[in-house]
Amino acid sequence: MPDEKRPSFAGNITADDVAAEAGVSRWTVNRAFRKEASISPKSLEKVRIAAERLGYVPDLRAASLASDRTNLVALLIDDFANPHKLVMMERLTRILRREGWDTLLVNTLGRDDAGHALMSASQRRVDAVILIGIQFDDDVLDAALHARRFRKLIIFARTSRNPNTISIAVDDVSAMTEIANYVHERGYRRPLFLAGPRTSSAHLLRKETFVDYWREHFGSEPETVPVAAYDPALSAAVVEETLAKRNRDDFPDILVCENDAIAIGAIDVIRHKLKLRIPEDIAVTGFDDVPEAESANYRLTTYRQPLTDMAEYLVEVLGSSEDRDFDRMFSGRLTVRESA
Amino acid sequence: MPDEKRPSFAGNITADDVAAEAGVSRWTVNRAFRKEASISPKSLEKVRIAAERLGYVPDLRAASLASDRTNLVALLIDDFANPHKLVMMERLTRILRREGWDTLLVNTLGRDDAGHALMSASQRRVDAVILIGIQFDDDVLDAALHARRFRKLIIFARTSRNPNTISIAVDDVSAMTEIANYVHERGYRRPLFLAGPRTSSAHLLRKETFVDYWREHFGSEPETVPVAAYDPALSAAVVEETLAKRNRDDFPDILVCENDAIAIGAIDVIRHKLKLRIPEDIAVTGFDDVPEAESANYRLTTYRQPLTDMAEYLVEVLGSSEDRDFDRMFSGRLTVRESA
DNA sequence: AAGCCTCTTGCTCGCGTGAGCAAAACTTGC
DNA sequence: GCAAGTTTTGCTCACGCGAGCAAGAGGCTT
Repeated sequence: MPDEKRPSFAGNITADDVAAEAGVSRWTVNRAFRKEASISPKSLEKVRIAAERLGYVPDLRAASLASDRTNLVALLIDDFANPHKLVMMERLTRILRREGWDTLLVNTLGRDDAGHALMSASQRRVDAVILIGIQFDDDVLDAALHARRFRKLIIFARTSRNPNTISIAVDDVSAMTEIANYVHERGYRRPLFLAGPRTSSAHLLRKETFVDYWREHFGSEPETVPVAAYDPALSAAVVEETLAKRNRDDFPDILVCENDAIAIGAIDVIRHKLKLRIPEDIAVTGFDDVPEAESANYRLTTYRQPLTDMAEYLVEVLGSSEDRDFDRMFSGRLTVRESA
Repeated sequence: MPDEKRPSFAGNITADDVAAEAGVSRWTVNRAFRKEASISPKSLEKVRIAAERLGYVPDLRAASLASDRTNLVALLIDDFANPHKLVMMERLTRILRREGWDTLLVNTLGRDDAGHALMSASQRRVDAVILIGIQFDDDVLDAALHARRFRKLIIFARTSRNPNTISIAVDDVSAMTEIANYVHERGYRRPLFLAGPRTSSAHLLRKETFVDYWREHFGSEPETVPVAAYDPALSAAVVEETLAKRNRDDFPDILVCENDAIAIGAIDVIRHKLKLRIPEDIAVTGFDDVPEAESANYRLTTYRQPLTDMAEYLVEVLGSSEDRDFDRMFSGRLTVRESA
């Protein structure tokens, strides 16, 4: 069988094929797909038509090998029980894609898997890693940074003290101060703070801020109870257990929750297990303003993070080649509804 | 400044550097990172140590260029208001990663963006595309398939009639039949079916099945009302509007919902706007068994898809090089709670 | 019409790896 | 200790593209 002309069968059409079809060189073809490249309108059109006919699209693997930029970021996530994660993922992927970035989604299975997750990202030579998970210890981050494996390591929606890390987050201190003031103003006097899991690297300052502020300004020491994960079901169990062992008149008058995931679980239990009313018997506040918070069911007083602004800033950081301190805090908005 | 020994500075350590360090050839180094490769324990150890010291990890872009396998799949999603999406993403990414697949997450912004989303995947030369979104028309799929751009195009959690597509889903007909029988058995006689958005390619047969079955077996024609998206907030608005314009004695006695996202919105409105009890005044059923369905708040009677089995089958399909019909239907389990 | 400038095109070389083969090293049996 | 077999190692070539330079094609001025 004489091999006439190399069949170039589908799935493997290369710039050379298009070049032959269009009557130009391979480099002209590739230039047609790079927007910074200079190319005459005439050859651009020829290439366009030929590429269309053959179904050619440039191979980004090869492009990134040659140019040393992947236009890929890794998004490392765990904590999938938290509905806010869905919102963050939607916002981030939308804005990243609009700016030409693709997203590698890595499910960080557990605390001791974080290293492997970073390794996955590293093998794909991503341009940046974005952490929106919670299970990252300082030693894992340091290991990753030490190996200089990533140009940028961004901690999203969570502040980090690590100097080699870029943190894009809401200002927890001012946010929580605002919440504390609101809670006191509305007449609540026996708050119980429901805190999420402690992480060593990317700490939330919500509990500390609330407790310290309340003690200093309102004279009493608020109770705090930890929940092992940002999971409504878990939060529900913790609240039920905590309140089951005390008298009605020893109940808190408000549950201040580290985020909405915890608040939602708390509301469910208060209403359906304890048969109490919200906010008359026990009030609840959250943090994040997830979509559920607005529903007729929860009507949750919460704090809205400016996710879009944060994501826009993130792509700005990604695009920048400067070497400055990119850390930035945003301020959000207390959103008052009927739960407190 | 005499450049002694090429500093090989971080972020760019290649197999050659490791080879020099370990005193073996470059190919031995690469073999050390491929499990099918044959290599002596002694050199494996030498390479391991050298790689560790230099912080080397293989470059998957180059590997995939040379081997024509990326070990990458694209996950195309839209419909982020549906909480079930979070569950599916968690399950899929977990199982995919366990089997050595990385995931490219593509947010399919809207109906007319599907083509661009597929293009993104194509440029990364993913080994397969998994659709768990809803906005894919037949013509987009045909275009993608015609260009032979993907080895495998998998429609997950949704049946497709397209013969070039692999559909891994629950059997909607038997599931919905079971629900219809359950509903009738429990004495409900005036069901209203809340349907999601219609898509041309990957149809759900839930509405058709329910309506036809009910008509044939129970003699009356159920009402149906469409909701434009799987979004609790939207569903709530539709239910409110639908019921606002009729008398109390003209209400349905049960809302059969195409999925939990719709059911949740319905429950919220029934309870908090209409001030009616569930299930005494109006009952509700869903589909998917999202985590919220189990909460004390919703206690939703719903249908659980065997997501883990489906995901396990998916990776099996991905790994297979046969060219057979991979379509497969799973059966789930009716999960009875207090909402109906 | 010649000279100069600008825009476009083609080309060499390199990015980091894998397939597949040939050479080398090691085993085994007698 | 040697032949034959087996495992391991090194090598050539290819994967598809981009950086950066040199040559070519036009356009403008005088």
